[in-house]
Amino acid sequence: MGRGDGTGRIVSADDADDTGTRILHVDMDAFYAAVEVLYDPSLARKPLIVGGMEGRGVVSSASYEARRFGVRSAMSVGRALQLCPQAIVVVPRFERYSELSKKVMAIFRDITPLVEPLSIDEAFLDVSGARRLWGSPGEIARMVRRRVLEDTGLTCSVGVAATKHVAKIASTVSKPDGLLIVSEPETQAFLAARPVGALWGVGPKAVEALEARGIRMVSDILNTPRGVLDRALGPAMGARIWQLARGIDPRTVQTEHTEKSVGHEETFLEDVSDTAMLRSEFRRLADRVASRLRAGGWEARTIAIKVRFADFTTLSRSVSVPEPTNVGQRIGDVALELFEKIDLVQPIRLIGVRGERLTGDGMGGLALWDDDAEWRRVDAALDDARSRFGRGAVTRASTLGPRRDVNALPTNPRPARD
DNA sequence: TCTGGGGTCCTATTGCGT
DNA sequence: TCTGACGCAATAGGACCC
Repeated sequence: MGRGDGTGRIVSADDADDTGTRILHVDMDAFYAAVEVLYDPSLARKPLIVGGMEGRGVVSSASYEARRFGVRSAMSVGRALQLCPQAIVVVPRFERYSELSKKVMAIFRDITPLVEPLSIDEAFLDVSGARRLWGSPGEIARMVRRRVLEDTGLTCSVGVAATKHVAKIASTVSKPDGLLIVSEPETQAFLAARPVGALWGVGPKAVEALEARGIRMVSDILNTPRGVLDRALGPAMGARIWQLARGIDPRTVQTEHTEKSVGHEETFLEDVSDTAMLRSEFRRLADRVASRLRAGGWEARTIAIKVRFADFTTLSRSVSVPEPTNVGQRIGDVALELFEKIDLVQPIRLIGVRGERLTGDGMGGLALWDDDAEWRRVDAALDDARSRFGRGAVTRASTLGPRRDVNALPTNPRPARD
């Protein structure tokens, strides 16, 4: 959900060029707040905050009328009401949002089967195969906005671009109720003019690290050597933003998604020191995790707990169990064993339980055949064989067969000792 | 004014087996 | 026989997203 207040909004002209585009990013405007207005039209055009829990609640969504006062999602409701005392606060009703979300996603799938929901209120659409039926990406984007409004009464913002990343930024910039098309030729200039924090995955910490090196705009990234980015952000992030800043984003729209973990956590209205109560809450959370695992038809191999103390320091503990499980009693037992090992130096404000499907890459070290890692594994295995059977005993050419043979080699070979 | 709940991904550290 | 380097898996924590 967008966090801005709509100032500085940029939208495309009706005849905007959509050369080279194929990806739409559709993002509903102030989704939870807008759904609440559908259910109660008297809330329309008023500062509205959807936020949870007295005392410790945060803003999940705010109408643009509230955002004008500086209210933002993830802000505490108390702070939000200070900024905008006249705001109306309603508690989130997720069944409502989920129902509207299904409706909206159905509209998308009616237009193209290549839909990747990113969250309850946004999705990527690949419309490259839908042109003959519906027109150019720009025309399809206009149709999406029209149909969403007609069928649900909700407005959305759409970014159209050659890649997911640029489409995502474009929809953000066009909010609320906007459309922005960034043609392939315009992409570089569009990106260069944005602050680094506009890049997907660059949050406050990364912005800080980059600004400390004088890198404020995406255009600055273009003039920064890879090594500097790597040192500032780590090799994975460094490589990613180096690419994203250049408009390079080969990710395709993925219609399938498998969850890797399920968890539940809960913040207490007041900090808790009573261990009997904490233990029974762990049991309850473990049961909820287990029932969701069973509903999804899978089992957790790693059980993790989370404990947040009164001062917000947060610990996690996890363990992989020999037999994957989706039994509440078992998950609860493991969670409590982990909890026993934590020193309760302060009252606790939050606890959580999570079940993870797999650890590591989950493939037993099976990398892609053309992956460097696989070649290193093969070479190491050959060295190992040579060290045991003599240098002439094995040659690489004769041992390299189909993939299944490679995988039969030791996966944890002993390196050669020379 | 204190900071939700659902996730994913990345990195550093540590211990183990070879 | 001992040792160090290496790869790997498990673990802990943090950043980020909505």
